[in-house]
Amino acid sequence: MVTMKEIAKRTGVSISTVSLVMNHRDAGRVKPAIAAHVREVAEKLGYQVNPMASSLRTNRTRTIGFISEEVATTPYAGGMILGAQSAASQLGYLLITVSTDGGMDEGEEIDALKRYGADGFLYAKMSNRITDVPSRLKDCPVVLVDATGRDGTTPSIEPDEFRIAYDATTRLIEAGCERIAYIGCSEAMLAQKGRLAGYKAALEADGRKFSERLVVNVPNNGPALEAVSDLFDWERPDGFFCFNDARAWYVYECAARHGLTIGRDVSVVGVDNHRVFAETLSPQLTTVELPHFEMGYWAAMKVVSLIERRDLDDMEWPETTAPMPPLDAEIPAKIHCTLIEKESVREG
Amino acid sequence: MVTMKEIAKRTGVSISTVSLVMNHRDAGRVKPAIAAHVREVAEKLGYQVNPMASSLRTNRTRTIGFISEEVATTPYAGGMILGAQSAASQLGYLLITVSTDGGMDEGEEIDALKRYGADGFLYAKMSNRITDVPSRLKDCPVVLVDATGRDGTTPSIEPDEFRIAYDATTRLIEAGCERIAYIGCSEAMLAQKGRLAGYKAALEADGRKFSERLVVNVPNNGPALEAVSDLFDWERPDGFFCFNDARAWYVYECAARHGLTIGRDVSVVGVDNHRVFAETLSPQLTTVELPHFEMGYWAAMKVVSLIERRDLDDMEWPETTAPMPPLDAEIPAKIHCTLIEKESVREG
DNA sequence: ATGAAAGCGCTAACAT
DNA sequence: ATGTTAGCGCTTTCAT
Repeated sequence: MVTMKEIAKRTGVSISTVSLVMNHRDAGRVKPAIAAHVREVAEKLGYQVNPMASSLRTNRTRTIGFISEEVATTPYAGGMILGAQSAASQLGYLLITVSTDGGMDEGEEIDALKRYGADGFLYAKMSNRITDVPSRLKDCPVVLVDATGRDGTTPSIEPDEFRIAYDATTRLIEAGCERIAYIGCSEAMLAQKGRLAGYKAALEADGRKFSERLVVNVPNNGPALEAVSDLFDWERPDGFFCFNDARAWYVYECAARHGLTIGRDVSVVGVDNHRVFAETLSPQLTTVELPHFEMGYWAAMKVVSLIERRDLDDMEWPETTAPMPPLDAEIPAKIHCTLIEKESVREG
Repeated sequence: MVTMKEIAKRTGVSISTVSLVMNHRDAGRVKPAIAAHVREVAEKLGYQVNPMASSLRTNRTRTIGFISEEVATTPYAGGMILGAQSAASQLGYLLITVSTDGGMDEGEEIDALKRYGADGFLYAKMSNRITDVPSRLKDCPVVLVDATGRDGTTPSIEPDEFRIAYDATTRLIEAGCERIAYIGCSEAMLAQKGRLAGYKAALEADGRKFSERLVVNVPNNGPALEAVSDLFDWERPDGFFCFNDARAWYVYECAARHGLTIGRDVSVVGVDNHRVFAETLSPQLTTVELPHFEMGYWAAMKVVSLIERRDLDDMEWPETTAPMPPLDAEIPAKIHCTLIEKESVREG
């Protein structure tokens, strides 16, 4: 391992000078010629800082903890993690992900992260929910991802659920649908609340009246097919806004059973939570793709701004954000998803 | 932060003694009474080792790097990561996951991991493939997950693809299916090769003859629905073994269009890669669930055995492996998946 | 059985 | 503008 000592010896300067140069704190303090020489030798020798040694002194590790309890149980954590890791990597940080599902103890995992000296934390949910920040994280830099802090005290990033539904429903209206149904989620979530409201608002903005009978809220894992099938039989909707693509699947199955074709007889807009379905559900499905990558990315930038006490706007946002790798399949029509960035709120 | 110094002061012993005790190296070297006292005080003060400080001395970080290029693009990375993290956590290690998809540079990410001093690495694929170990990892402890090393030099864990297909096909035979189709994968993968062979072998073991016309290999993202639909029209199979559940979906869709009911008119066995589908596809789908959690778990144990030069069998395998969180939905019938553990092979 | 002391690689306050 | 020095918290040899 190449150390500063080594470089100091080779260049005939002191370790402090090398340290100054390697940390880009040499402007006006080290003669440019010397600095250049040091850099050159360091480069040649393939010098790499030893993060343990510097963090031992500075109490800073350039490490961010990413905590989520749903890494294994949902397929969309990957995008968030990748986004957060991209940003972290750009900024010279390392993202350390811990999932606390499947019997892992959240507190213990957070402790491990703290022991390893994480400078800040990302606390992620996989669907927008009112969320308490774990008490152990109380006095650390924390940013919530796809979640809303209960007391508005913690910065967060989350999809604009209302607009998702408003835009999706409007799209169905514009497509000429007469009877637009909402296949929602029976579990209590912020997302469900906002989306139902957006669905309603879009209908009303078009002068239609909202009907309970066109709304079916089904549980995440349950006998939903039947409920959707009943909706087909009794209400004969010609447009569907679906809470997620798992629910869009029910519409597909029922349509097939009723001899109806998606894109001709009925139109479907779904929120693409699972992504996987985009590979299989035929291209007629219009989706609102939740920008998990972007949420992760923003959150990581934000937490670094907190850690380094810099203004988010002053930070060097790389010009090219690594995009989510595109699917090979033809991508169905998409509706843009707006994000809500809560930078730092003082009170609820 | 509570340090050993602090504990030494409080207990009136030297730092070295505290170190000995805290590292459980006190047997026969420190008077039991003193050791107990030290432990007690440490406990009371909430002492936590400072991993930076110890790794600065020892060059060991108790950290494992998990590298995969498909964390964001596939939904099954989560299980592996959770498994690996569980084992790591049990053994007092921290798992650091880096995904190298979406524009991340694998080499750079590995360098970051090495800079942070990872003691060993897990290199994971999301579908069993012949894999080269990145050159930067050549002289580190590495274990492959759901992958096979090209030169048989690297330990690995992978599903027994042949048996998966053999067992699945046998199940369909036992269910009374007369014409069993295989909906495979047109991309070149070890998994595909093994599964096709297993399908064939099971048919032949039952005295049937294999027919090319009952095999449809479709690409991962492509116009597969048509090919499966043609199969329905021309061959009228009554049993389907599907490479993964995305492919099982095509069978569902075609069955619905043909007015056939799964579980009555046709039987389906799929390999549950995406898991998500288990929530939606009705319970008639029999699945072979790939034990991603277990693969991650074993791989982490193995890499620690390599790091610590201990025998895998001597290691303290915790009695209760944290299981994959069960789905709420009724779980469809399952076929057990056998894993192949390659401990350390000398030559190909 | 216990302690003193050196040093891992680096940073930062203080000298020069 | 550059060097000297004192640690950060821990492990480990070597004395005692």
